[in-house]
Amino acid sequence: MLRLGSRTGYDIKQKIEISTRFFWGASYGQIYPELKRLAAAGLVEAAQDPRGGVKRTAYRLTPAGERVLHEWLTDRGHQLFEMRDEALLKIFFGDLLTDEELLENVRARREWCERTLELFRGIDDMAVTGWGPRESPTEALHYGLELMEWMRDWYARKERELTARARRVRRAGTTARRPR
Amino acid sequence: MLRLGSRTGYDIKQKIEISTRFFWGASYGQIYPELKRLAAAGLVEAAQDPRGGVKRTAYRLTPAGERVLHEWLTDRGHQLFEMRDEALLKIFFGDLLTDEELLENVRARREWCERTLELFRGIDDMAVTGWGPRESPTEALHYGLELMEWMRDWYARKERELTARARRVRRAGTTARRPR
DNA sequence: GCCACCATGTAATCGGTTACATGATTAA
DNA sequence: TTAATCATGTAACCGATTACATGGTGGC
Repeated sequence: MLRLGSRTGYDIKQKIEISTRFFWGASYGQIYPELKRLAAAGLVEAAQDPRGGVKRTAYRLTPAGERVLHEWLTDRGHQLFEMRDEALLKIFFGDLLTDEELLENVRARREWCERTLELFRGIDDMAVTGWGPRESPTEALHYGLELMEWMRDWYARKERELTARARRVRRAGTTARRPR
Repeated sequence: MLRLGSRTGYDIKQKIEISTRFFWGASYGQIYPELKRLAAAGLVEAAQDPRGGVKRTAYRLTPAGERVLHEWLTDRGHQLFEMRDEALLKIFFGDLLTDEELLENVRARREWCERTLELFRGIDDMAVTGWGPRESPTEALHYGLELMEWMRDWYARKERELTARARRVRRAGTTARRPR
């Protein structure tokens, strides 16, 4: 983020929120100590840059920092990939619920996707400036947007399948299925 | 997992690996202590169930455990959702790479998706038994499978875009773009 | 005899969040 | 005046992984 124009810890945090947050977030409790560690390691340089009476610490990469960044960027060794999706977990233990309860979970999740999409579109609409000549970080948001659309569609399909099943069950004159 | 037929900590771990692992994993270092905590809280019951000379502890839900499980399953309050995708992060800092380096990253990621898909399909092909009358946990795997297909397609599209750009650049007689 | 698998566990560590505290600046 | 935003920081905590240790069973 420093390399793309961010200067302060606060600044970095804002940039994360409008770009990578969806697949790589960070909190102040992580950012500030990390900046200090990087400075101690000689990968970034701190400079006092007060704004009026506000003390402000501006960071930038050192040549060593640039080098390490580029090494990381081109390292194709093992790369971390993980997800935690609690709502999905609940849906996959759907056997333990009635059809009605399960459908309600699926619907709630689809609506969450819808709301998250609105949020992302809102971020996308405010013209994001200060990113430098190219636009890759905006693409990060688009990845999130498109992935969220995929998720919404997946849940919408499930919803249709479940309502179709409910209709079949009703037609057959049986009561709604109960968990085993 | 206990509710779906798993009995030992080891058993739970295997089940996770072939079902929810993609969006909710767990290690032994988490499972065994957690089973003890649940037992202390009265939510599960432990019974010694030795297999020959091997000591083995089989767990099952208590009525209180069933209750708490159902409460969790139907609770539509805040539900955790997070991702960490290192490779994607590198691609979104692609501005700092040459077109060749970036393309290589995208290609490597697409191939990783391809390999992961093969892995998932392998798991899917072995008939998974011991899941009880319904099949929701298998659907977990299918969600992972379909999501991974979406990711593969996304990277494949990026790959095409980048190669098309490289061709245009070559036709225009300029050299490959360098990072700013 | 050996390897793969079944089975259980823990200590050290780590990456990260939450909650809290402080205070200046700017726009309504 | 007040609220929002800019700005920095830390202590307590937590969920989780990694690495290690141990040992039995079953099939080749």
